[in-house]
Amino acid sequence: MSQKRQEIIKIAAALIESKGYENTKLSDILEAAAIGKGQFYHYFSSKHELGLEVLDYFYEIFDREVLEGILSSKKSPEAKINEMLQWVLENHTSKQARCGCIFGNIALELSEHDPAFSKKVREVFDKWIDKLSIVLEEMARGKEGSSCVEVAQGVVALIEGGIMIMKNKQDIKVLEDILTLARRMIATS
Amino acid sequence: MSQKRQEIIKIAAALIESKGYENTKLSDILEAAAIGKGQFYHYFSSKHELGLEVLDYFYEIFDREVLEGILSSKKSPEAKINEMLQWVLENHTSKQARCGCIFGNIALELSEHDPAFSKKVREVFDKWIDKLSIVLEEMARGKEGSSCVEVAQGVVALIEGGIMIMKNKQDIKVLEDILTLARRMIATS
Amino acid sequence: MSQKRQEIIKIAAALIESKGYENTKLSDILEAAAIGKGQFYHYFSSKHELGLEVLDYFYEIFDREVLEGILSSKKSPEAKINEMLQWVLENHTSKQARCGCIFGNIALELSEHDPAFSKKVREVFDKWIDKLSIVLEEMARGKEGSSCVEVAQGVVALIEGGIMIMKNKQDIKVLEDILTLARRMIATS
Amino acid sequence: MSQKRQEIIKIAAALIESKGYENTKLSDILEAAAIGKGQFYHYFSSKHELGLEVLDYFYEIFDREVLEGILSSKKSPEAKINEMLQWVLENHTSKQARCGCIFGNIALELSEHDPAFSKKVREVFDKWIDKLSIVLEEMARGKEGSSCVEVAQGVVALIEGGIMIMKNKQDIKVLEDILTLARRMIATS
DNA sequence: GATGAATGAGCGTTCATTCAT
DNA sequence: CATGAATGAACGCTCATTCAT
Repeated sequence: MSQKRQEIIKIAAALIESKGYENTKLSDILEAAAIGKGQFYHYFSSKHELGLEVLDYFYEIFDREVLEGILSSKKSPEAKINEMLQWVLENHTSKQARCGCIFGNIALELSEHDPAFSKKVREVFDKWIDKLSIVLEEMARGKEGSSCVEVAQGVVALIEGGIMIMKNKQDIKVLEDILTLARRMIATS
Repeated sequence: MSQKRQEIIKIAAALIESKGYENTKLSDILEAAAIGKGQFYHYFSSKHELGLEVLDYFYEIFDREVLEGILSSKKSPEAKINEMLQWVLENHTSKQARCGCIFGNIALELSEHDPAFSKKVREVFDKWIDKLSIVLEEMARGKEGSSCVEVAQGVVALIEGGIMIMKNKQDIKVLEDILTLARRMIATS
Repeated sequence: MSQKRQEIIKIAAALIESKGYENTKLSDILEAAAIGKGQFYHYFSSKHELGLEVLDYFYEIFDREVLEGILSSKKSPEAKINEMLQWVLENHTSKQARCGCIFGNIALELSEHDPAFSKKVREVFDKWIDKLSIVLEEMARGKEGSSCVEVAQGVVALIEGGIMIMKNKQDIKVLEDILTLARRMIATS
Repeated sequence: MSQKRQEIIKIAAALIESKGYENTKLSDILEAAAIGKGQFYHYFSSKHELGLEVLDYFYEIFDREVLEGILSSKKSPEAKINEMLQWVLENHTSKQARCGCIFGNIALELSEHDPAFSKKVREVFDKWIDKLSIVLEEMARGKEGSSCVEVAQGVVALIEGGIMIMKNKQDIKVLEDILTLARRMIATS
C-alpha cells in the first residue's frame, strides 16, 4: 500500500471524524493533504471509496486497541471491561466531546442510502458486541442472568447513545455518568 | 397557521425522518407536496426554517404523546415506564425499523454546524430526561440507589443507542432487547 | 386619478430614489404602502409602468419647482440662476448626499435596455437645458459668447456630474464647489 | 495570471461596460467566453470578484493611457489637457456613444450597496482629479484664480455629466460640445 | 505519476406576475 | 375591488468527477 495513500486516508479521517462525511469536501482533503486532484484520483476511484477506507482505518484502530488489545487480552474480564470503558472515556475526552463516535455518525449520516457504509458499520457493531459478549460470558460462569449477547448489545447501545447525548450537549460529564451505568448494567446482568 | 403550510411540514417531516435533512432536497419536498418553488417560499423563508418546523412538529407529537400523555399521567410510575417503552417500540415497529430517532438523527447530522437545530434537540433530550427522572423519583421513594437524573439519562441513552443499532441492522428485535434492558436498568437503580 | 394610486407612486418614488429601480422590489413597495399584490396590479399593469409613473412624479416636481417656479418666473435671469442652483443644493443637502439625481440614476441604470425610461429622461434633460438656455439668452443680450444652448447643456452636465461625484464620495461639499464653478461657467460664457 | 482568466475578464468587461453589472448575467459571460460554470468558478470565487477585477481592468487602461501616459508626460500642460480631452472623445466615439463611462456607471449602479465597488470608483475619481489638478497648477504659475483642485474636480464632473447626457441622447456631439466648455473652464480658471 | 483546467447536473433561492376566490 | 396563494423561469453558486497535457 502506497505511503501517500495512507497519508491521505489519515488526513481525511481526521476531517471526516470532526466534520462528517458529506460536510468534508474533496477540496478540504486536497488542501489538508497538499495534493492535486490528479493525485487523489490516482489513489482513489472516488470520494466514496476514500470514505470506506476511512471507515476501515478507524475500524483497524478500534480493533487493534479495543477488540484485540483490550477485550482479547489475558487479563481478568473485570479488568478488560474496565479498560474498554476507560478507553472510550479517554478517547472522547481528548477530542473534547466534539466528534461523537465515528461509527455512530456514519451509521446515521449514510446508512440509509449507502449500503456499503451501512454494512461496514454493522460489522463493527457486530464484532464489538460479539467480543464483549465473550468477556461477559467469562464473568458469568456459573451465574444466572440474561443472555450475554443481549447485555453486550445493551452496553454498546448505552455507550453509543451516551456519546450522542454527550456530543449534543458538548459535555464530557454525560459520558462519565453513562459509563458508570454501563458498569452497573454489566454487574447486575 | 395555514393548512397548506402544515401539510408541507408533514410531508417534509416524513421525508426528513427517513432520508435525513441534507439528503432531502427541496425538489423532493416540492414533488411530494406537488407544489412549485414559489409556493414553498411563500410559506417558508428557507429550507432551514422548514427544518426547524419539522423538528417542532416531531417534538409536539413526542411531547403530547409521551412527555405529557404518558409520563405526566396519573398512573403508577411502573405503568408510565411501561407505556413509554411500549410507545417507543410501537413507533419504530410501525416504521419497520427504518427511520431511527429523528432527534438522534438530527443531533448527529446537524448539531455540529447548526446551533439552532442543536439547541432544539438538546431541549428534547433535556425535557425527556427531566420528566423521566421525576417518574423514577416516584418509584424510588424510600429506596437507596443512584441519582434518578443519571438513571433517566442512561435510559434515554440506552434507547437512543438501541435505535441507532436497530436502524443500522434494520432489525426491530434489537430494540425489543434493548427495552428489556432498559426495564432492568430502572428496576435495579 | 385614484388617490391610492398616487399614494403608491409617492411611496415607490421614495424607495426608488434611494435604492434604485431594480433594487426596489415589488414586495418592498407593497409593504411600505401596506397593500396586497392584487391591489397593486389593479392600479398598475406592471412594475415597469409604475417606474415610468415614478419618473413622471419626479418630473412634475422638478417642472413645477424649477422649470416653471424658478426658471420661468419674472425675476432677473441672475436671480433665476441663483435660485436654481440653490434649489439643487438644498435638495441634496436634505437627502444628505445619499440619493444622487433620480434622472441621472435612471439614465444610467435603465437607459440602455429600456427605451421608455430613456426617452423620459431625455425629455427631462432636454427641457431643463432648453429653459436654462432661454434664461442665459436673457442675460446675454447684446453680449458676445458661446451659444446659450451649449452653455446650458454644460451647466446641466456639470451639475449631474457633480451630483454623481458627490454621491460617490458621500460629501455635500463636492456639490457646493461644483455649483460655484457653474456660476462662473455662466458668468464667463 | 492565467491567460484564460484575463480573457474572461476582458470579455466580461465589454459586456459590463455596455450592459451594466447587474444586467450582465453570469450566463451571458459564460456564453460569450464559451466556458462552463465550473470553469468560471475555477478562476473567480464569485461574480462580485469578477466585477472588481473588471473595474481594475478599466482602471489600468485609464491609468496607463491617461493618468500616466498623458497627464504625467513631459509635454506642456496645455498639450496634456488637450490630449486628455481628445482621448475622452475618441474613446466614446469608437464606442458610438453607447456605453457611458464605466466608472460613472458603476458609481451610480452599485456605489450605494457595495462598498468595495464604491471605494474603487472613488479612488479613480480622486486620482484623476489629483493628477489633473497638478497639471492645472503647472499652467497657473503666477496667475490668480480658483483652487486648482476645485477646477479639476469641476472638469471631471463636467466630463462625467457630459458622458451621461451623451449616452442618454446617444449623440457624440453632446460630448464634443462639453469638451469645448471644459477647455474654456480651464482657460478661465 | 501528477497537474489543475474543464465539465455539468444539481442546489437553494428570488421575484415579477397570474389567478382562484 | 381586494386578497394572497401559486407559478416558473432565471439566478448565482457548489462540487465530485473527467480529461488534456
